[in-house]
Amino acid sequence: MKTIIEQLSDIVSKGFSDAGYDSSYGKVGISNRPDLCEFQCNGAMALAKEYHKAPIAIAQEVCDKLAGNSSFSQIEAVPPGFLNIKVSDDFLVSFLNEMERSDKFGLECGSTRKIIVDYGGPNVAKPLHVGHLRAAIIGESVKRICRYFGNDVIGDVHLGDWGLQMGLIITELRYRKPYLEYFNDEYTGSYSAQPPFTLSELEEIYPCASAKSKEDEAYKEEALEATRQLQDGKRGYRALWRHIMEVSVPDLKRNYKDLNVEFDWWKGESSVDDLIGDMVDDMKDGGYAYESEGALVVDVAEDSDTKEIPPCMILKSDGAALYTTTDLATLLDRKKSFDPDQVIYVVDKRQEMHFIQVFRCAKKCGIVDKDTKLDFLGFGTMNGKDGKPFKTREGGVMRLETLIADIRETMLHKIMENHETDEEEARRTAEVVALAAIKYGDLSNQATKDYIFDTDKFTSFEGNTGPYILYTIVRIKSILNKYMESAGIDGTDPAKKMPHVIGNFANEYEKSLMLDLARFAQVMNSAYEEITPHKICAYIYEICNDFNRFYHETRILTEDDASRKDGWIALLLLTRRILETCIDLLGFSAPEKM
RNA sequence: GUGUCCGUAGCUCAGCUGGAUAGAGCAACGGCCUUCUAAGCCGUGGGUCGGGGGUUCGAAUCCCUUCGGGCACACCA
Repeated sequence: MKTIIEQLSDIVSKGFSDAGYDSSYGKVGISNRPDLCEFQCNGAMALAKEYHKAPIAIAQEVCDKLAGNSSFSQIEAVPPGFLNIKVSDDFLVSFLNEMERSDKFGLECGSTRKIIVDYGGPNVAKPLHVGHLRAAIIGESVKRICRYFGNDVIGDVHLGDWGLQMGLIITELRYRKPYLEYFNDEYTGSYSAQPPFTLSELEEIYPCASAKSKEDEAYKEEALEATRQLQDGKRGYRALWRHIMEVSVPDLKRNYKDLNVEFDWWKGESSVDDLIGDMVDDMKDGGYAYESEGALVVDVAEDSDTKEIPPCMILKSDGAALYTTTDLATLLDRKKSFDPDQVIYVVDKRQEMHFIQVFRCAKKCGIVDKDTKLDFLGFGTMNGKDGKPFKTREGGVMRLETLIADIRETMLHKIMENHETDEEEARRTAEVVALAAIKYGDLSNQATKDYIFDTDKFTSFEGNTGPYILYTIVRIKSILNKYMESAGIDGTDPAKKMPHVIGNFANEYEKSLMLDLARFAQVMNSAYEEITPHKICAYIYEICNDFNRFYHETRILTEDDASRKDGWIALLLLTRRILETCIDLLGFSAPEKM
């Protein structure tokens, strides 16, 4: 079905053409003066110059043509040339009832494009830290939004498992345990099935090696050489690499599961290793790649550039691959295995230059089709309350696990303080609410901007927070449960037995809520087209505010007029479904009680 | 240095494809619970939208300039 804005625009556009004007000026928008009207059209002012007429005169002519239209309860021309509109009961209520009956609330979502969302990007052998939080949260939401619109969507974690960090680990391990068969070039037997290290050892080895390489040039050289040899296929190193993966990947999966983040593909840089050789040859044969200062590069500068874009490096001067190489090969792999229409990269915005180079190079060399959309969704830094990158009290990098555990603990305390509940149940509730607190706190900000991660604010039940949203949903559920109890409706297939026809509104509070709900498709379209989950947050926050106002003014369960009461129950059901749909798109859920 | 993003209430943020009186939340203050979760609702105070110019009937929004800040500028990812 058409969105409410489209339907109103159609009507007003006809008013413009009936009055002898170009109908394209009849575009209606949400009012920015809710005290005056619900919708407005500013077309008359834009037309004034063209027709050499006062805008108010044009607005009045259109208004006269539209007067009496049953969709409006009010339409008036207001100086300097606004058309102010309020919709009628019948229009709004029938719109909502059609939404209620329609799949996905009438959202037109027949899109069937193939999309890959590349998010996550964790390095193996390294615990997830807060720097990985945004990619996971935003990417998961983007994936779900794309999928909601009917697209065939793949979420790919794209592990960092092939770069220098692997060489560093191997090098450090060789210093610590030189006797291992992996380091013996003469060794031809099979390698142990057991990894020669534990997860916590591994997590300690990497930062140690990384620190050493920054101080010790020779050490770094060794690590670079080890990286190259690994990529070259050295048996012992490949075996070690598999061990690193065995130990590390299950832990990453566990961490992402705690965030309710699920990847369809667990591919990584290493997955495309065997594509690199041919790809590089093709780039050379095609005349795209050439040698510069010992490295193999492809020019990607364009005339319209406002600054110099350096060439895209394909191979380092030592012949090793680097992240550009694996990113390009990954695009090749994706084309072969899935042939996506669009790839969305949810990555720290500091990597923008890298992706500009990769995208241009991929198009230039025919690694992807010309019409494949390559989108870079760069997100900002997560800062602490001091406005600087988020750190632990000690100034170190905070592990994601620690952050989640802290928030869960905070939520548990708050829940236990406010209600006497069984601790086990409270703990489960706290997990659900904590996730909402973290995700909503992140997603309610524009992804592209830096934001301040304020634990106190995000875990608060007041204001524009995840817990407030959940609280509102729980309130609705509570009323619906009580209604079912009193009406003797049991839990099996309640949807069929509950009233689902929304009646005319009784007051302005109710109408505000209805107008919010009616905007659903409008909001979804813009969140999808602009890739902006924060618009969904703003939307549900408004719904919650308006619902709570309505709730405060209305005694639902004690209403004597049965048809009115049923209408309200239907309205609550729709509100709940929309809110739950939205939070699912954001990547979290609501508990039954809190 | 070049490029790029940002600067909106004490704080955290919306609004930015030009429209009417720039919105929320937090913090501060004052009300509302015999009645569906008060983790709520209602109200009060708080702004030269960094500064300056321009385009326009109309600018927080578009253009230029200036100040302040973040980030990026080929062999780490």
